[in-house]
Amino acid sequence: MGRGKIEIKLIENPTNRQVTYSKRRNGIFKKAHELSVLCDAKVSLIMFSKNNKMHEYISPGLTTKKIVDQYQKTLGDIDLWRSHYEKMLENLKKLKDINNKLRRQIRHRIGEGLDLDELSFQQLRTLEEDMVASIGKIRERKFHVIKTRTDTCRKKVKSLEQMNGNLLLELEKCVIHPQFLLHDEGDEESAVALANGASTLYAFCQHHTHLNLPSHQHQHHGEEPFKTDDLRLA
Amino acid sequence: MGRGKIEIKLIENPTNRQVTYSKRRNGIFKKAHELSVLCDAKVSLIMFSKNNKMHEYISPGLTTKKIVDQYQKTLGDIDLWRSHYEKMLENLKKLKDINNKLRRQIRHRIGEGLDLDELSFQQLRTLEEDMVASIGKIRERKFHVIKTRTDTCRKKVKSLEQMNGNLLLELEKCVIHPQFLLHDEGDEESAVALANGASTLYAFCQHHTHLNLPSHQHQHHGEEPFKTDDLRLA
DNA sequence: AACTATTTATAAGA
DNA sequence: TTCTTATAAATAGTT
Repeated sequence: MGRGKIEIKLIENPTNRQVTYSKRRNGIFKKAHELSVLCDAKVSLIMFSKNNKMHEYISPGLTTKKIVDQYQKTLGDIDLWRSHYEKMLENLKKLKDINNKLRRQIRHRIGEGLDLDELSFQQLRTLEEDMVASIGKIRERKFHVIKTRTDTCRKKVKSLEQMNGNLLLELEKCVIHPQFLLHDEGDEESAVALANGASTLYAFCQHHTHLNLPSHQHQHHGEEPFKTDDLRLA
Repeated sequence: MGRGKIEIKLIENPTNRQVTYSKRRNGIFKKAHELSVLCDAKVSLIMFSKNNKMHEYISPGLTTKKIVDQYQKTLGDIDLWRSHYEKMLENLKKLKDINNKLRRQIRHRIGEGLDLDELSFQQLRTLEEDMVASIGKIRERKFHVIKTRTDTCRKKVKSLEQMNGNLLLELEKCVIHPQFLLHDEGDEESAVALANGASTLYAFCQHHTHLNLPSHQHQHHGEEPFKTDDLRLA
């Protein structure tokens, strides 16, 4: 098809060859597409020119991956990607081995019967010693935790005791000078304050804190007096 | 190109479609081959018909693997196999996670400081209890092993003591009838046995073992008596 | 890149 | 399927 018939053999002239490559490449791509459409076929066409320029055609709606996947499946050709795949499998196997070793170690430490059977007397002794040491560390940590918690608790108790002492003093005062309480209640300013919720409580407590008597400080056993801030949070 | 022009759209008639597929498939394969030869191009052409029958063309001297490899390299197209690859990666990640959890569990049981910090008091208590129980099991096994060994040893001692008793009786007999012993040494049969190397040595040693006097047993300081087999290997 | 004489591919029919 | 053949399509060589 052309001005003259040509023999099917390498075109020596590079320019000529390149031109023919271009023309025929378009031709074959067109053919591939027509085939795809006319016959609903899946076509993958990949080509590299002599200068390694790549061109490809894929049927509409497909990817080269899909076609090559299907190709592989059809051929049963595991070989194509086996190398990479097998490296992954090997890696998986190693990890599984490690997992198993770790699990066995744990079962030893848990004292699982069947797993202990595989240990020698000497190994059992070492394991026991290890575990005794480990338990020591765990206990140490446990005591540390409980001690910290206890200390915190004790501080809270102390602070509350002091607060109670102070409140008790205030109460005594009120009993001794009831008019103070009455006056305070009758005060318009105070009435407004009472309507203000939380901040009112704060103000009230501050008043009473300032009225602490020295004689009652003894109930605090030398502890530092609570901060008014703490009271607000109580 | 044909008796009439056709529109490029799916051929509805299956027979017609199949015929066209066949003809055009041959046509495109021929074109692919001509391109390969004329222009020294690498061509991979894979097709699946509507009924999933596969056909492929590869430039002479190439394999589909080679072309797809080059295709991948050229595109740097990680995407082609990413799905499978990523599943593997995911799997690896899961296994690593499990490994880490197991390791942490072990570190807890070993009593490693930083790892214990992440446990609550209650968890520490539970861990301690677990480990106490585990140690119990390990000790049990340890005692079982040592007990078994001791029993075996005791049995051996008993059996050897009995053997010694018997030999002592033999010895007494020999002392009373010394001609019995002399007869044995002067025997021709015994001379042949002496020329037989290892087995001779064995026989020799056995003789002498039998001649142990009770008074010499004390040199063994209560150690388990050697077996005659052991002596051969020494 | 366009042209066009010619070869090649193939649609339809057998 | 395969063959035939009229015709469409592709393209080699030229401009």
